[in-house]
Amino acid sequence: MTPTAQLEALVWQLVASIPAGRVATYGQIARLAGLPQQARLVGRILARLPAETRLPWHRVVNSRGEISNPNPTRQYQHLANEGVAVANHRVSLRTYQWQP
DNA sequence: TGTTTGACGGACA
DNA sequence: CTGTCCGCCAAAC
Repeated sequence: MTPTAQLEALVWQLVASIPAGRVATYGQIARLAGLPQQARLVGRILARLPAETRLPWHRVVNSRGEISNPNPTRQYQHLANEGVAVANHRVSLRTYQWQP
C-alpha cells in the first residue's frame, strides 16, 4: 500500500468519525491526520469520492463554515437532515464544530 | 518537463 | 465586511 493510499484511508476514517449533527473543517481533518498544512489534500480526497459513498463528506466545511463543494445542493440537504442550520451560506462553527 | 489548478487556511490591509 | 498574498502539493494540462 502506498503512503498516499494510507493517508487517504486515514482521512476516510477521520471523516467517518464526525458525528451526525456536527461538522469539521478541512484543516481540522488535516491536523488530526498529522498534516497541519494540508487542508487542500483533504479537499482533493473528498473530491474523488464516488457519488455512492457512505462516507459523511457533507460534514466537512471550510474554516469559515462555508460550503466549498462546487455542487452544494446535496450537502445542504444532508446537513439540514441532521439538524445543522446553514444561514447565509454559512454554518456556525461555534455551534456545530466537532470537538474530538 | 514546466505551468496551472484547486471541496484550503492564515496573515494582513 | 472584501480583497490580496503566500504556503501547500498532487493532478491535470
